[in-house]
Amino acid sequence: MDRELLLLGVLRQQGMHGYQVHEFIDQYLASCTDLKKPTAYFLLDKLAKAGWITAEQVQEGHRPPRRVYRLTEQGEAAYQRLLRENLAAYVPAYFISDIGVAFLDDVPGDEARARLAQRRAALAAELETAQAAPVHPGSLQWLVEHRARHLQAELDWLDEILKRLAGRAA
Amino acid sequence: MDRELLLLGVLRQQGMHGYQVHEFIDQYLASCTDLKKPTAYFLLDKLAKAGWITAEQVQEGHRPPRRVYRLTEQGEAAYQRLLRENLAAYVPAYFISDIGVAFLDDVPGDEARARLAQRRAALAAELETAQAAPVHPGSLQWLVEHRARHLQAELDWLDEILKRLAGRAA
DNA sequence: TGCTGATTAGTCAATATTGACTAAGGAGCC
DNA sequence: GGCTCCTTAGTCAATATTGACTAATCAGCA
Repeated sequence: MDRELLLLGVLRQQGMHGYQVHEFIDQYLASCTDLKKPTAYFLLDKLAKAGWITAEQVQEGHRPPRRVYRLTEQGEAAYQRLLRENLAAYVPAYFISDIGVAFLDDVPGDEARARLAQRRAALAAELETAQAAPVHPGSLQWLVEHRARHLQAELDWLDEILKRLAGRAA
Repeated sequence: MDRELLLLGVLRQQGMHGYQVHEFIDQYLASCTDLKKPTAYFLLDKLAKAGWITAEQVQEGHRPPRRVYRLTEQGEAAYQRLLRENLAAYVPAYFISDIGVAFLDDVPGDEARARLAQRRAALAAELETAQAAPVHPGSLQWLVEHRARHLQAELDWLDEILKRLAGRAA
């Protein structure tokens, strides 16, 4: 239900059409989710069917009509409930993209170090862009900090592994 | 391709049937992914269709036959390639389940603190079980450490937020 | 032996996700 | 105007994921 909470929270601040919702999340909440455009539309449809948001058709020129979504009263209630549930519960995140480390022994030490060094560089670059990115005012910025902390933890871990690999090769 | 790499890496060490693969990952790689049983079977089918693994039908009693999967030569080549790609690339992880923090302002300070305290407790419990869990020898244990670091980062961040909320309410 | 509940093994229909597409509008330029 | 390229806006078929199910075997025990 986290995606649903996200969309409700965004639409609650301001009515938006699908593309706008996607853009907003892509800009300010990229650390939380990589919500693809078709998924955004899919979820908006779902929320509309659940009666949590309504769509107002807006015709402009020869385009297909845009639907501007807004929370309904039930949507507001659902938002309040989901938000509270979310704050109270811890749900683990997964790190499948680090799986290669489980199989490090299958790569010669030199090559392993070289490849991990590449990874480290990409990660460090990500950390820098994350810290340079534009920040939306309010508690949204706490999420940016959140991301930075995780990236830093990942960086420290990588360094530790590189150190161990160096020790092992000697 | 990370899931595929994971399955190849597991099957490479030892031929297994679907249920066994799922069990193994569930036990030793729970920090990397929550691979559901049907997804495991789906991926095994896909790998078999790609010619990366072969299925040996094994009949036992009146059960439906179990298929024991093993890497083919192409599977071994794919494994080597995917592993190297994986080590060199950094792919960001997302934290959608922390989205509630973006909307903290919508909950009265007292309640927010109470709910987040619940979350903190769950997280701390998770960290403890993670550190007490059985460890598979070899570089797999580095992933356990990885998880611990991220959990710790999350814990520190939560504490920081709780502190700020306390300051704000005063 | 017969019963009950847990474990092993796998499937399937419903739901969710995504890459690749269409198509209008606008900006820059000749 | 006519051309090209970029941005905005949305759709759709193919692919992936999951909750809920079936069904055999096994373990304990009266």
